[in-house]
Amino acid sequence: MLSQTAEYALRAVLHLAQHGDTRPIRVNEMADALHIPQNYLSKILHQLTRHRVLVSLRGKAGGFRLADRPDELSLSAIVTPFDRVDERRRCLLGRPQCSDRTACAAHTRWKDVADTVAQFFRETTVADLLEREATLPA
Amino acid sequence: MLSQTAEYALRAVLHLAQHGDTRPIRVNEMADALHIPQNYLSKILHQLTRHRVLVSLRGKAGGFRLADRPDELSLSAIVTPFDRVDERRRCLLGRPQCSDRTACAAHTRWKDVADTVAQFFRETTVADLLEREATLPA
DNA sequence: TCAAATTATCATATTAACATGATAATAACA
DNA sequence: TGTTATTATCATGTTAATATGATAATTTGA
Repeated sequence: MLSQTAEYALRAVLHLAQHGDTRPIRVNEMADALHIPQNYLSKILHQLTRHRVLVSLRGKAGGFRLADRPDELSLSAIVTPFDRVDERRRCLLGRPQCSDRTACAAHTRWKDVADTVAQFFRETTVADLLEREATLPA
Repeated sequence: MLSQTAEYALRAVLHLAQHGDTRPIRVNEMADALHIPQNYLSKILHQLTRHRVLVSLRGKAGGFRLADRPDELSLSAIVTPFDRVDERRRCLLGRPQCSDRTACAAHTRWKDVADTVAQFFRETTVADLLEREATLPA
Protein backbone atom coordinates (compact mmCIF):
# COMPACT_ATOMS: atom_id res chain seq x y z
CA MET A 1 0.00 0.00 0.00
CA LEU A 2 2.76 2.43 0.96
CA SER A 3 6.28 2.47 -0.40
CA GLN A 4 9.10 1.64 1.97
CA THR A 5 10.07 5.30 1.89
CA ALA A 6 6.63 6.56 2.88
CA GLU A 7 6.43 4.01 5.66
CA TYR A 8 9.78 5.20 7.00
CA ALA A 9 8.47 8.76 6.90
CA LEU A 10 5.37 7.83 8.88
CA ARG A 11 7.31 5.94 11.49
CA ALA A 12 9.85 8.72 11.87
CA VAL A 13 7.19 11.39 12.30
CA LEU A 14 5.39 9.22 14.83
CA HIS A 15 8.65 8.84 16.74
CA LEU A 16 9.11 12.59 16.77
CA ALA A 17 5.58 13.09 18.00
CA GLN A 18 6.28 10.72 20.85
CA HIS A 19 9.79 11.82 21.82
CA GLY A 20 10.45 15.20 20.28
CA ASP A 21 8.43 17.53 22.46
CA THR A 22 11.27 18.66 24.73
CA ARG A 23 14.28 18.66 22.42
CA PRO A 24 15.13 18.02 18.76
CA ILE A 25 15.88 14.40 17.86
CA ARG A 26 18.96 13.50 15.81
CA VAL A 27 18.85 11.39 12.68
CA ASN A 28 21.04 8.69 14.14
CA GLU A 29 18.88 8.41 17.24
CA MET A 30 15.86 7.80 15.05
CA ALA A 31 17.71 5.53 12.67
CA ASP A 32 18.83 3.36 15.56
CA ALA A 33 15.48 3.31 17.32
CA LEU A 34 13.48 2.57 14.19
CA HIS A 35 16.01 0.40 12.35
CA ILE A 36 16.08 2.61 9.30
CA PRO A 37 19.30 3.23 7.31
CA GLN A 38 20.70 6.50 8.58
CA ASN A 39 21.59 8.30 5.36
CA TYR A 40 18.40 7.20 3.75
CA LEU A 41 16.36 8.47 6.68
CA SER A 42 18.34 11.68 6.56
CA LYS A 43 17.10 12.36 3.06
CA ILE A 44 13.54 11.50 3.98
CA LEU A 45 13.63 13.91 6.92
CA HIS A 46 15.10 16.58 4.70
CA GLN A 47 12.23 16.11 2.27
CA LEU A 48 9.72 16.35 5.09
CA THR A 49 11.42 19.55 6.19
CA ARG A 50 11.14 21.01 2.70
CA HIS A 51 7.45 20.16 2.78
CA ARG A 52 7.14 21.94 6.16
CA VAL A 53 6.14 18.83 8.04
CA LEU A 54 9.32 19.03 10.12
CA VAL A 55 11.73 21.72 11.26
CA SER A 56 15.44 20.99 11.20
CA LEU A 57 18.15 22.47 13.40
CA ARG A 58 21.80 22.13 12.47
CA GLY A 59 24.87 21.94 14.58
CA LYS A 60 25.28 20.95 18.19
CA ALA A 61 22.03 20.13 19.93
CA GLY A 62 20.46 20.03 16.49
CA GLY A 63 17.99 17.54 15.06
CA PHE A 64 14.38 17.49 13.93
CA ARG A 65 11.07 18.56 15.42
CA LEU A 66 7.48 18.55 14.21
CA ALA A 67 6.52 21.80 12.51
CA ASP A 68 2.98 21.60 13.88
CA ARG A 69 0.90 20.03 16.58
CA PRO A 70 0.19 16.33 16.07
CA ASP A 71 -3.53 16.96 15.81
CA GLU A 72 -2.89 19.39 12.96
CA LEU A 73 -0.81 16.93 10.98
CA SER A 74 -2.56 14.49 8.65
CA LEU A 75 -1.02 11.24 7.48
CA SER A 76 -1.61 12.52 3.98
CA ALA A 77 0.76 15.44 4.55
CA ILE A 78 3.49 13.03 5.62
CA VAL A 79 2.99 10.53 2.86
CA THR A 80 2.24 12.59 -0.24
CA PRO A 81 5.80 13.86 -0.78
CA PHE A 82 6.65 10.22 -1.50
CA ASP A 83 3.53 8.37 -2.60
CA ARG A 84 0.83 10.82 -3.74
CA VAL A 85 -1.83 8.79 -2.06
CA ASP A 86 -4.44 11.48 -2.72
CA GLU A 87 -4.24 11.88 -6.46
CA ARG A 88 -4.33 8.12 -6.75
CA ARG A 89 -5.60 6.97 -10.10
CA ARG A 90 -9.23 6.15 -9.91
CA CYS A 91 -9.63 3.58 -12.67
CA LEU A 92 -8.45 0.13 -11.71
CA LEU A 93 -7.59 -0.63 -15.31
CA GLY A 94 -5.54 2.49 -15.80
CA ARG A 95 -7.92 3.92 -18.31
CA PRO A 96 -7.52 7.68 -18.47
CA GLN A 97 -11.12 8.48 -17.64
CA CYS A 98 -13.72 6.27 -16.18
CA SER A 99 -16.60 8.31 -17.54
CA ASP A 100 -16.50 6.58 -20.89
CA ARG A 101 -18.32 3.36 -21.59
CA THR A 102 -16.08 1.44 -19.19
CA ALA A 103 -17.70 3.07 -16.18
CA CYS A 104 -19.18 -0.24 -15.17
CA ALA A 105 -20.63 -1.31 -11.85
CA ALA A 106 -17.30 -2.54 -10.57
CA HIS A 107 -15.60 0.68 -11.52
CA THR A 108 -18.05 2.59 -9.41
CA ARG A 109 -17.47 0.22 -6.53
CA TRP A 110 -13.75 0.61 -6.99
CA LYS A 111 -14.04 4.36 -6.82
CA ASP A 112 -15.75 3.97 -3.46
CA VAL A 113 -12.89 1.82 -2.25
CA ALA A 114 -10.27 4.26 -3.50
CA ASP A 115 -12.12 7.11 -1.83
CA THR A 116 -12.18 5.23 1.45
CA VAL A 117 -8.42 4.90 1.31
CA ALA A 118 -7.85 8.53 0.36
CA GLN A 119 -10.19 9.73 3.08
CA PHE A 120 -8.34 7.70 5.68
CA PHE A 121 -5.08 9.44 4.90
CA ARG A 122 -6.67 12.86 4.67
CA GLU A 123 -8.62 12.66 7.90
CA THR A 124 -6.38 10.66 10.17
CA THR A 125 -3.86 12.71 12.15
CA VAL A 126 -0.69 11.82 13.97
CA ALA A 127 -2.59 12.53 17.18
CA ASP A 128 -5.07 9.81 16.24
CA LEU A 129 -2.22 7.37 15.89
CA LEU A 130 -0.89 8.24 19.34
CA GLU A 131 -4.19 8.53 21.13
CA ARG A 132 -4.56 5.03 22.44
CA GLU A 133 -0.95 4.01 22.70
CA ALA A 134 -0.74 4.92 26.38
CA THR A 135 -4.11 3.70 27.49
CA LEU A 136 -3.94 0.15 26.16
CA PRO A 137 -2.40 -2.64 28.24
CA ALA A 138 1.20 -3.40 27.34
CA MET B 1 -2.54 0.40 -5.86
CA LEU B 2 -1.71 -2.36 -8.36
CA SER B 3 1.65 -2.98 -9.97
CA GLN B 4 1.94 -2.45 -13.70
CA THR B 5 2.16 -6.21 -14.09
CA ALA B 6 -1.06 -6.91 -12.19
CA GLU B 7 -2.86 -4.20 -14.12
CA TYR B 8 -1.72 -5.78 -17.40
CA ALA B 9 -3.04 -9.12 -16.13
CA LEU B 10 -6.43 -7.64 -15.31
CA ARG B 11 -6.74 -5.91 -18.64
CA ALA B 12 -5.72 -9.03 -20.54
CA VAL B 13 -8.21 -11.22 -18.73
CA LEU B 14 -10.93 -8.68 -19.32
CA HIS B 15 -10.06 -8.68 -23.02
CA LEU B 16 -10.31 -12.47 -23.10
CA ALA B 17 -13.66 -12.37 -21.36
CA GLN B 18 -14.91 -9.97 -23.99
CA HIS B 19 -13.41 -11.52 -27.11
CA GLY B 20 -12.33 -15.05 -26.31
CA ASP B 21 -15.59 -16.92 -26.17
CA THR B 22 -15.47 -18.33 -29.70
CA ARG B 23 -11.76 -18.91 -30.28
CA PRO B 24 -8.46 -18.61 -28.43
CA ILE B 25 -6.79 -15.21 -28.60
CA ARG B 26 -3.11 -14.90 -29.48
CA VAL B 27 -0.61 -12.96 -27.40
CA ASN B 28 0.19 -10.54 -30.19
CA GLU B 29 -3.46 -9.77 -30.78
CA MET B 30 -3.84 -8.83 -27.14
CA ALA B 31 -0.54 -6.99 -27.00
CA ASP B 32 -1.57 -4.86 -29.96
CA ALA B 33 -5.09 -4.22 -28.75
CA LEU B 34 -4.08 -3.36 -25.20
CA HIS B 35 -0.73 -1.69 -25.91
CA ILE B 36 1.23 -4.05 -23.71
CA PRO B 37 4.75 -5.25 -24.61
CA GLN B 38 4.32 -8.61 -26.28
CA ASN B 39 6.99 -10.70 -24.60
CA TYR B 40 6.17 -9.23 -21.26
CA LEU B 41 2.50 -10.02 -21.70
CA SER B 42 3.47 -13.49 -22.82
CA LYS B 43 5.07 -14.18 -19.47
CA ILE B 44 2.13 -12.75 -17.58
CA LEU B 45 -0.29 -14.97 -19.50
CA HIS B 46 1.94 -17.94 -18.85
CA GLN B 47 1.83 -17.19 -15.13
CA LEU B 48 -1.95 -16.91 -15.24
CA THR B 49 -2.04 -20.26 -17.00
CA ARG B 50 0.08 -21.86 -14.30
CA HIS B 51 -2.35 -20.46 -11.74
CA ARG B 52 -5.26 -21.99 -13.70
CA VAL B 53 -6.85 -18.65 -14.50
CA LEU B 54 -6.26 -19.21 -18.22
CA VAL B 55 -5.83 -22.16 -20.54
CA SER B 56 -3.18 -22.01 -23.25
CA LEU B 57 -3.18 -23.75 -26.60
CA ARG B 58 0.01 -24.05 -28.63
CA GLY B 59 0.57 -24.26 -32.33
CA LYS B 60 -1.60 -23.09 -35.14
CA ALA B 61 -4.95 -21.69 -34.07
CA GLY B 62 -3.51 -21.55 -30.56
CA GLY B 63 -3.79 -18.79 -27.99
CA PHE B 64 -5.40 -18.25 -24.60
CA ARG B 65 -8.87 -18.72 -23.15
CA LEU B 66 -10.39 -18.24 -19.72
CA ALA B 67 -10.27 -21.39 -17.63
CA ASP B 68 -13.62 -20.61 -16.03
CA ARG B 69 -16.76 -18.60 -16.51
CA PRO B 70 -16.34 -14.86 -15.90
CA ASP B 71 -18.75 -14.95 -12.98
CA GLU B 72 -16.60 -17.60 -11.32
CA LEU B 73 -13.40 -15.60 -11.65
CA SER B 74 -12.54 -13.07 -8.93
CA LEU B 75 -10.21 -10.16 -9.46
CA SER B 76 -8.24 -11.51 -6.55
CA ALA B 77 -7.46 -14.71 -8.46
CA ILE B 78 -6.06 -12.67 -11.33
CA VAL B 79 -4.05 -10.27 -9.25
CA THR B 80 -2.58 -12.37 -6.44
CA PRO B 81 0.01 -14.17 -8.58
CA PHE B 82 1.62 -10.75 -8.95
CA ASP B 83 0.58 -8.54 -6.07
CA ARG B 84 -0.78 -10.65 -3.18
CA VAL B 85 -3.50 -8.15 -2.52
CA ASP B 86 -5.15 -10.48 -0.01
CA GLU B 87 -2.37 -11.17 2.42
CA ARG B 88 -1.66 -7.47 2.45
CA ARG B 89 0.07 -6.38 5.61
CA ARG B 90 -2.40 -5.03 8.04
CA CYS B 91 -0.31 -2.62 10.05
CA LEU B 92 0.28 0.69 8.34
CA LEU B 93 3.59 1.08 10.13
CA GLY B 94 4.87 -2.33 9.17
CA ARG B 95 4.87 -3.56 12.72
CA PRO B 96 4.70 -7.33 12.77
CA GLN B 97 1.55 -7.55 14.86
CA CYS B 98 -0.90 -4.87 15.60
CA SER B 99 -2.19 -6.56 18.72
CA ASP B 100 0.56 -5.13 20.87
CA ARG B 101 0.31 -1.75 22.50
CA THR B 102 0.38 0.01 19.14
CA ALA B 103 -3.12 -1.18 18.31
CA CYS B 104 -4.38 2.35 18.51
CA ALA B 105 -7.61 3.83 17.24
CA ALA B 106 -6.11 4.70 13.88
CA HIS B 107 -4.72 1.22 13.44
CA THR B 108 -8.17 -0.22 13.90
CA ARG B 109 -9.54 2.23 11.38
CA TRP B 110 -6.76 1.29 9.00
CA LYS B 111 -7.62 -2.37 9.31
CA ASP B 112 -11.14 -1.51 8.23
CA VAL B 113 -9.80 0.28 5.19
CA ALA B 114 -7.48 -2.59 4.29
CA ASP B 115 -10.33 -5.03 4.67
CA THR B 116 -12.48 -2.97 2.36
CA VAL B 117 -9.81 -3.19 -0.30
CA ALA B 118 -9.26 -6.92 0.17
CA GLN B 119 -12.98 -7.59 0.09
CA PHE B 120 -13.33 -5.70 -3.17
CA PHE B 121 -10.81 -7.93 -4.88
CA ARG B 122 -12.19 -11.09 -3.34
CA GLU B 123 -15.82 -10.42 -4.16
CA THR B 124 -15.68 -8.64 -7.49
CA THR B 125 -15.70 -10.91 -10.52
CA VAL B 126 -14.77 -10.40 -14.13
CA ALA B 127 -18.47 -10.63 -14.91
CA ASP B 128 -19.07 -7.63 -12.65
CA LEU B 129 -16.55 -5.66 -14.65
CA LEU B 130 -18.29 -6.51 -17.90
CA GLU B 131 -21.85 -6.19 -16.71
CA ARG B 132 -22.55 -2.60 -17.56
CA GLU B 133 -20.18 -2.09 -20.44
CA ALA B 134 -22.86 -2.80 -23.01
CA THR B 135 -25.77 -1.08 -21.34
CA LEU B 136 -24.19 2.31 -20.76
CA PRO B 137 -24.32 4.99 -23.45
CA ALA B 138 -21.17 5.12 -25.53
C1' DT C 1 38.45 31.54 16.56
C1' DC C 2 38.53 26.81 16.36
C1' DA C 3 36.80 22.07 17.32
C1' DA C 4 32.93 19.23 17.57
C1' DA C 5 28.37 17.92 16.34
C1' DT C 6 25.01 18.04 13.52
C1' DT C 7 22.12 18.47 8.98
C1' DA C 8 22.69 18.92 3.72
C1' DT C 9 24.35 17.20 -0.36
C1' DC C 10 26.94 14.61 -3.80
C1' DA C 11 28.44 10.25 -5.76
C1' DT C 12 27.86 5.59 -6.17
C1' DA C 13 26.06 0.77 -5.41
C1' DT C 14 22.35 -2.68 -5.15
C1' DT C 15 18.02 -4.67 -6.11
C1' DA C 16 13.62 -5.47 -8.09
C1' DA C 17 10.26 -4.14 -11.56
C1' DC C 18 9.69 -3.61 -16.13
C1' DA C 19 10.91 -4.61 -20.74
C1' DT C 20 13.27 -6.49 -25.06
C1' DG C 21 15.32 -9.96 -28.17
C1' DA C 22 16.29 -14.51 -29.55
C1' DT C 23 15.56 -19.38 -29.51
C1' DA C 24 13.21 -23.87 -28.19
C1' DA C 25 9.11 -26.69 -27.83
C1' DT C 26 4.72 -27.91 -29.46
C1' DA C 27 0.67 -28.50 -32.37
C1' DA C 28 -1.96 -28.19 -36.70
C1' DC C 29 -2.32 -29.06 -41.26
C1' DA C 30 -1.01 -29.21 -46.27
C1' DT D 1 6.53 -35.58 -42.73
C1' DG D 2 7.82 -31.11 -43.03
C1' DT D 3 6.40 -26.18 -42.68
C1' DT D 4 4.23 -22.78 -40.20
C1' DA D 5 2.18 -20.60 -36.33
C1' DT D 6 1.97 -20.40 -31.93
C1' DT D 7 3.29 -20.67 -26.72
C1' DA D 8 7.43 -21.47 -23.52
C1' DT D 9 11.76 -20.24 -22.08
C1' DC D 10 16.36 -18.24 -21.81
C1' DA D 11 19.40 -14.26 -21.90
C1' DT D 12 19.93 -9.63 -21.55
C1' DG D 13 18.93 -4.61 -21.02
C1' DT D 14 16.72 -0.48 -18.71
C1' DT D 15 14.84 2.16 -15.08
C1' DA D 16 13.32 3.43 -10.56
C1' DA D 17 13.39 2.39 -5.64
C1' DT D 18 16.25 1.48 -2.10
C1' DA D 19 20.53 1.96 0.17
C1' DT D 20 25.51 3.18 1.28
C1' DG D 21 29.68 6.11 1.73
C1' DA D 22 31.97 10.37 1.73
C1' DT D 23 32.16 15.29 1.98
C1' DA D 24 30.29 20.11 2.58
C1' DA D 25 27.74 23.51 5.20
C1' DT D 26 26.13 25.18 9.44
C1' DT D 27 25.73 25.94 14.36
C1' DT D 28 27.19 25.77 19.14
C1' DG D 29 30.16 26.50 22.68
C1' DA D 30 34.86 26.08 24.85
